[in-house]
Amino acid sequence: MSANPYCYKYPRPALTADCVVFATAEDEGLQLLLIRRGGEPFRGQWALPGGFVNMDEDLHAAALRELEEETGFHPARLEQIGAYGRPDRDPRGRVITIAFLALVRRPDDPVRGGTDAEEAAWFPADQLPPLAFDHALLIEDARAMLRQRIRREPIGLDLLPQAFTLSQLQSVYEAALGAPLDKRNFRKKILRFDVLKELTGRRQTGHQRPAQLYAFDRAAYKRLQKQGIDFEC
Amino acid sequence: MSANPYCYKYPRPALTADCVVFATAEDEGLQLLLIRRGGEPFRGQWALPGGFVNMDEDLHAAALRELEEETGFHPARLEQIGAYGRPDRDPRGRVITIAFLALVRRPDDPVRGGTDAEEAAWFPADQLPPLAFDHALLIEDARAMLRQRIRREPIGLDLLPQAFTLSQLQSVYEAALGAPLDKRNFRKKILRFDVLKELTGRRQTGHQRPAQLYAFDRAAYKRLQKQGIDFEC
DNA sequence: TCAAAAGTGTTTACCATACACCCATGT
DNA sequence: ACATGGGTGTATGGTAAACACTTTTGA
Repeated sequence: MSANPYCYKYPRPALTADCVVFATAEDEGLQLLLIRRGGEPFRGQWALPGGFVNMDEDLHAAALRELEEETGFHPARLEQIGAYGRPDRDPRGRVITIAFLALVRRPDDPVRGGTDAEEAAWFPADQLPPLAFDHALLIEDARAMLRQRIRREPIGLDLLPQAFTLSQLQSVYEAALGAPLDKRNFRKKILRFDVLKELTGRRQTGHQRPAQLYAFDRAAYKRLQKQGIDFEC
Repeated sequence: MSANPYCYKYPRPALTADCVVFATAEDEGLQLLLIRRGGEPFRGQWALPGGFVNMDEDLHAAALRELEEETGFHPARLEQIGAYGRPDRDPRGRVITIAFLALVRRPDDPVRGGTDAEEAAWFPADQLPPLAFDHALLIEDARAMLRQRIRREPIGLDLLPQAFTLSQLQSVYEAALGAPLDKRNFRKKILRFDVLKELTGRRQTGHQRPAQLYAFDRAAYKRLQKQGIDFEC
């Protein structure tokens, strides 16, 4: 920077990237990944995973790196929500954060903490603890974005394993939208797009009738998009 | 900042706010406001109006201020599009910009330049000159956002005077969506919401049959929203 | 009388919605 | 046998889309 003849002389804010990471759990609805802060300010409080962007690092890359460092997760999807920059949002001074929406499959084993994070844990998205900074606001916006996006793009699949049942998929939609859906109508709508292919294997979910497994057919989805048909579910 | 015990020591990027300002013109489709840069880098090239965010200034406020300084415009609407931060997007070094979508009524008199802007001018959104930085990308995203938003919220009205004809409103939608619409269907759909009220005066658009003028009924729209009915046009 | 835009209804096809019962399995 | 979730079809109402002519004015 200092070698560059055009280097700006203006005062500069600090820049962070934060991730709003959602997953779903069977019968427990939408889950949110939080970390307990290991440093000041807000030490010991719950907050979104995230941290400072390096000077030669893309915003997405920074969000991914921080998430990996603090929680070990690699999201299937990471989309920008927006920039949050109220002058008083950080007690240390001017800090702008770029928020990202991340969707992951929730693993069975508990999450571990990492750099700058004493602890990481999943919370039901409707029962969150008090949060550091303006993170409650970022989460609200992330949920709104998820609600909108899941109806127009097949991003719900990022929350499931490669092979899944229609009931699981329906649960994901119900968790994301926060409303129950009609089983028959849901199946009709989603199958009409022809982007799910039946897997010949079946599977036992325990002690009920085994359910048909499906996988997402990415090629078929691309074909739909090219035809300009918009997936709306 | 420096008085604050928690002040960050990380290297910091510079922070700017840029505005993608759209208007519509009769029979000319969607128009975009650009300025010709008065300083390096990209001196003399066309670019979005915008500039540095002050350290105690909200992002929206910064965008508004810069727009006012460079072009004299006060948009009816200013919404954040997102943050753009590729490390190589500015030859001077690391500069993050927050992009905003602004909608204005295009005045009859030509626009003036201002601080840091030799010149300001309207361009048809489909025939833009070469642009500085990654501004072509911001504009593409802004158009996508406009297309989506105009179908769910009555923001098209921000592009029109208080009293307008249904034909004018239809032109706005056609310009924003980039597609022709059926006149009868458009009128039916938009009038069904009961958010436009007829003004008793009429008006002569020149030398054809005079058209009915309408005004937006903000109270009626608020009522709709409370009922949870979503405006979709 | 002509040009130019304003204004107006009906038909059709599709899709969202609502709704209830039988099936396959494990215990 | 029964409990549990898996799986299926139909009827109805509403709305998006397609479509063409008459009206009013100024020139």
